[in-house]
Amino acid sequence: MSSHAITETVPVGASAERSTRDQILDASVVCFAYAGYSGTSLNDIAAEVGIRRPSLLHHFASKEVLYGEVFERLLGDWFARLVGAIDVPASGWKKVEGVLRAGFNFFADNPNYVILMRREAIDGGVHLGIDLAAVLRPLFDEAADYFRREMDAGTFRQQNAEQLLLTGYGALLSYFSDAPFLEGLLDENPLSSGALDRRSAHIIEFFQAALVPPDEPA
Amino acid sequence: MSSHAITETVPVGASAERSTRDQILDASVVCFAYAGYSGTSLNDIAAEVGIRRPSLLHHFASKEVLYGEVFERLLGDWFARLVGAIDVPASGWKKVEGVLRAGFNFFADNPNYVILMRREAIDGGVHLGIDLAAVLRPLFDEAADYFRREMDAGTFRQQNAEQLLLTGYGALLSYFSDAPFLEGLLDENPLSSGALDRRSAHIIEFFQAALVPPDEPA
DNA sequence: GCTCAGCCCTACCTACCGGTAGGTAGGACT
DNA sequence: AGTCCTACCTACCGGTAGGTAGGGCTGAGC
Repeated sequence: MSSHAITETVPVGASAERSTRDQILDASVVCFAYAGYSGTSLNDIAAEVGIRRPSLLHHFASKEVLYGEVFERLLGDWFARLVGAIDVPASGWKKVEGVLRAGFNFFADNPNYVILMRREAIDGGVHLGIDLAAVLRPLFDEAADYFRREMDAGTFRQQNAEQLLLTGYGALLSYFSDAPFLEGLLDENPLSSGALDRRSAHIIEFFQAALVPPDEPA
Repeated sequence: MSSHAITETVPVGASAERSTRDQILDASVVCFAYAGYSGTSLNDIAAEVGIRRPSLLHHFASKEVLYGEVFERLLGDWFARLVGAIDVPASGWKKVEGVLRAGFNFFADNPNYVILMRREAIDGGVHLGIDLAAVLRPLFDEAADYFRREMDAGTFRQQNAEQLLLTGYGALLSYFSDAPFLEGLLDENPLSSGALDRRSAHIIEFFQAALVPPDEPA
């Protein structure tokens, strides 16, 4: 209990401190995001929590199980946020803007999640039992259909809907996943509130310029 | 000398096969891209070449040195291609399109390079002696200046130049770095020639829509 | 022939990996 | 008191990591 390296602001509601299990999950997100699956040892995580590796394995059967649980928890949060933004009664550009903002804000709140997701996408999901693409597929198809409908209605410019989604995916996530690198290009912390505001404004402006026809004022 | 990318068909003129050193470098690109720095063992690379690990270490002093050399070689190739596209006598959208196409084609030819670069950007360059962002910085600033000049001249729509570059960076690279994942979304190999044509066309079309003002026909 | 450098090998080292075995402290419930 | 159970510990397992020592083979130059 001597070395509290990373103590986030603990919710001071019911219990004074989080359960060991939750502390492990929190530390795991940080470690896996920072060094990847194979670059993170269970000792690293245990040390962050302040326990020994066997004690960690008392809470999670194996490294793989722990990783899966970390990922599942974050994926669930993200899904909920996304679906919440999709289900608002809006249409046309306003809806796209809402979803873009929701995604952006979630990523800004959970930059480690973006890094985790990216690593997993690059690795093709080998560390995960689940098929990440298959999980996201329904949302992807739904979004593509939405774009196509708006394009056919003339609300959006005609473009390849799937490609459009991939472009948005890349533009949105790369900013967060590559933040350590981008800091060297921008001369400021990309996750500072000022930089985030600038990024958010650009994303919205850029996609509006690409999507909304010139004659249609948003 | 070393400017050859991965050539399967060995030139039968001077030497019957590539030097062991070059074979090691080639195998390293594949392995490091596939499994990352810490996920790749020197045994993996040596096995790919068909030698033992100590023999590999005869050619490269350490894993770190090997990795650095792999990266430096690819970075040099990419830089040359990029600068070549920048230095053509063109302006306005035509120049941007040329650079976009050059980047796209290089990435399509060297998908493993994109993955390597992505991994390094996520890791913040910890495995590299060099500062990746510092190396790319001059090109980044030059490009931003170019955009600003075109915007002021009215050739491009007014936007944040640096943010624009980041968006392009993300949209371009993510398609290649996350190809294993995207295959599950697209139901086809993202690196097949058909898929590449479709992606290339979209990238060009999309950025043109976002950059070129409605009244200016390219 | 001989030497000698270059290349590759086997054998070995230490450090660390994920995971297990077995034991202990202490709270709760009977 | 006796019995569970949770949570943690130390000690250890087999396996693998990166790296080193040193010997053998080969081919070019003499």
